Amino acid sequence: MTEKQQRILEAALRLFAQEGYAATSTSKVAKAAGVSEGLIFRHFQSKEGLLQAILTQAHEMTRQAFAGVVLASDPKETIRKILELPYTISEAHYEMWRLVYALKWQTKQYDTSSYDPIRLVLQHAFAELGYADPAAEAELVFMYLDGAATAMLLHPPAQPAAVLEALKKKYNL
Amino acid sequence: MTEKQQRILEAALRLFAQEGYAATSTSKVAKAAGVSEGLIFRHFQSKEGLLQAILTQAHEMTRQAFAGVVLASDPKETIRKILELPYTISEAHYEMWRLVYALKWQTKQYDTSSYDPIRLVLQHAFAELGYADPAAEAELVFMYLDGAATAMLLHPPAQPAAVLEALKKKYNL
Amino acid sequence: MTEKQQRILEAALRLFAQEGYAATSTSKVAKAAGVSEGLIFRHFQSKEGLLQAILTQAHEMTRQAFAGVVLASDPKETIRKILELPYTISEAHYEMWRLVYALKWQTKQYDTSSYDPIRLVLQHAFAELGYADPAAEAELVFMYLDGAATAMLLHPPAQPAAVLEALKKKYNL
Amino acid sequence: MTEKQQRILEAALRLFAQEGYAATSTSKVAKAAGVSEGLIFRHFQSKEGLLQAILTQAHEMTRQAFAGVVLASDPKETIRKILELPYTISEAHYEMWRLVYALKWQTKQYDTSSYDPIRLVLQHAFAELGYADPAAEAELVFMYLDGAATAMLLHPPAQPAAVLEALKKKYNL
DNA sequence: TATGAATGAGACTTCATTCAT
DNA sequence: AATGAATGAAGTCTCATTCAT
Repeated sequence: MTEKQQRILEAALRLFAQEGYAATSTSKVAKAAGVSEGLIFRHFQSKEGLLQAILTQAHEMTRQAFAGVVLASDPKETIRKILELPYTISEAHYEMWRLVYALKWQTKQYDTSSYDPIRLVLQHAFAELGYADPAAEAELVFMYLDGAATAMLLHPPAQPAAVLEALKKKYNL
Repeated sequence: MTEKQQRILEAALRLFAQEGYAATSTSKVAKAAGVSEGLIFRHFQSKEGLLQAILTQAHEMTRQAFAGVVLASDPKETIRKILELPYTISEAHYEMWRLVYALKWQTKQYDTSSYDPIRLVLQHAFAELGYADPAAEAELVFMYLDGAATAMLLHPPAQPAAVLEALKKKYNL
Repeated sequence: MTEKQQRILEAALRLFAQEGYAATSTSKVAKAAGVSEGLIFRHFQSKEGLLQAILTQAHEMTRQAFAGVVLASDPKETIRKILELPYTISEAHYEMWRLVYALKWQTKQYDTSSYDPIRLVLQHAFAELGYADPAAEAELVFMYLDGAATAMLLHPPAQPAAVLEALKKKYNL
Repeated sequence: MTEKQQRILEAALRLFAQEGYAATSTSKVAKAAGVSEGLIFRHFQSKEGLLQAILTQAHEMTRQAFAGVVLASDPKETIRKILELPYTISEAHYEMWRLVYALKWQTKQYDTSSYDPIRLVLQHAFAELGYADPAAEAELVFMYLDGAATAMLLHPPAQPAAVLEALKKKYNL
């Protein structure tokens, strides 16, 4: 991966995340990256290929974000870690997450399978704690996670911790 | 509003919602609506104007969806009605909501003010019920609402009622 | 067929014939036709579509050029008319024929079926005249036709009639 | 001439002959030859230079093909040898001839002077045999040659010898 | 009101060529 | 000799928009 390849990826990520994939022209990406437009195609074949290269990085990022969760020792810690996930999005990853969240709404790109491991771990934790309907409870948490992440990404000054506290209380954490 | 104007709006809504605003060309809209491309511009001035016309309808739809909530007599009913909101999205409005949700991620279009009345009513209800931090509690519900609506819109077969039940229990509803 | 469509076809024919299909850019065609480049694609979908539109005209031209031959009453007249074919290419059709001949060498476009009727008529005529191997004789004439047409098209000042005379003598015409 | 130079020439010949000079990119040539694109330019300066290198080989090939003819002792043998020329194209030279024939139709490249010696020898032979118009007779043979070669090159399974026989009879060979 | 021809800017992509290594 | 990153111009094609009818 040459330095210019890296610059292209960074510029594309920023622009795709901020203005949308379709609304961002490859010429804008090239200008922002300080390279010739042709270079984008030499390295990534097509605009779509550029997006895929970014999404591959995103997948790796997701994997790492979830890695910490699975290591939790008891169900309560598992749930707590998962609830805190939206608060652990580092600034460096804001744009990546924004892009992933925005792309959900574009029919062709959507694939939720990366979230399956978390879903399973969560159901298991609720089951251990004796919840009546662990699957429903897990789904509920997922909805909160999605809403919380959305809020963090759209209003970057971020969410007050009070919300998280209120939620933890509901699960006696 | 002539019949052709209506047809344009419907086609545009469907395409904007399914493929994205930027990714939908006016020519595609014209073809889908069965009208000439010129007619779009006679009626709506520009592609942006066409979007605004749709968003005006969306605003009215939102207003109506929220109207029922404010009429609730006691705080518990208020909260219950609000929690149930995502389940009341009628099929006829799916695409409109999809479009609104997708546009959130496009910097220029985002305006949350239509949700302010609900936020206030919700905070008031939690205050009446003696919650320690009504604002945080309201924010929490908002996150759930956003996540639930997202789930309904992206996986149309819809959410099981069990999730809603699990949530209601948490608020003793 | 609007006037500009016609102008595009004429300009494209001239340029494709003189400089080659691949070597002619749609921008050159547009400039030569005095229209915007986009118009080419509105009317003909693609550069390839533009070529096909021209080839459809070429096919019609070929059909007409051959129409006169089939009406001949006796075998000798048939053969004479066919031998004279290269000399009947009107100036107005030079470019069309040049294009057709040039495209023969581009793998994808080649289709000889338009010549089949002539081949059959010719074989029949030679058979009637009692030639030992009418098929071979017809093939021979075809080679001459191809060579003669090539000469006419590549050295426009044209071929001396003496060549044709020498040939006619060989068939006692 | 290094091995890679050779590989470039071979790949270029094949592609230029099959797809056309203008339609073949230097990148395609490099890939087909299994070398880097830069190497083409180090060895041949430009795409045009690469073509010229091939045409130089073609010229040598033509010279050799014609060499045998001029050595013929009597006029009849001369004519016979010339008529047989299209049948002597070796498979190894098909692509070279195809390229030469295809380039005839690209205005800039065409130069017939290599055929002049044959033309003269042929006229001389017909004059010796007492033909009324030796020049016209030679031209006629040239047209046949061109048509026959074209047929051989475009329909590789090749021409039946019967055609050649029919022709030889016309010249009492 | 409605059409569809027409445009010019800009989209994505490919090209021949150069250059540092 | 050889590579492959890099470029700028040019390629085909699409876009939003205008206008005569």
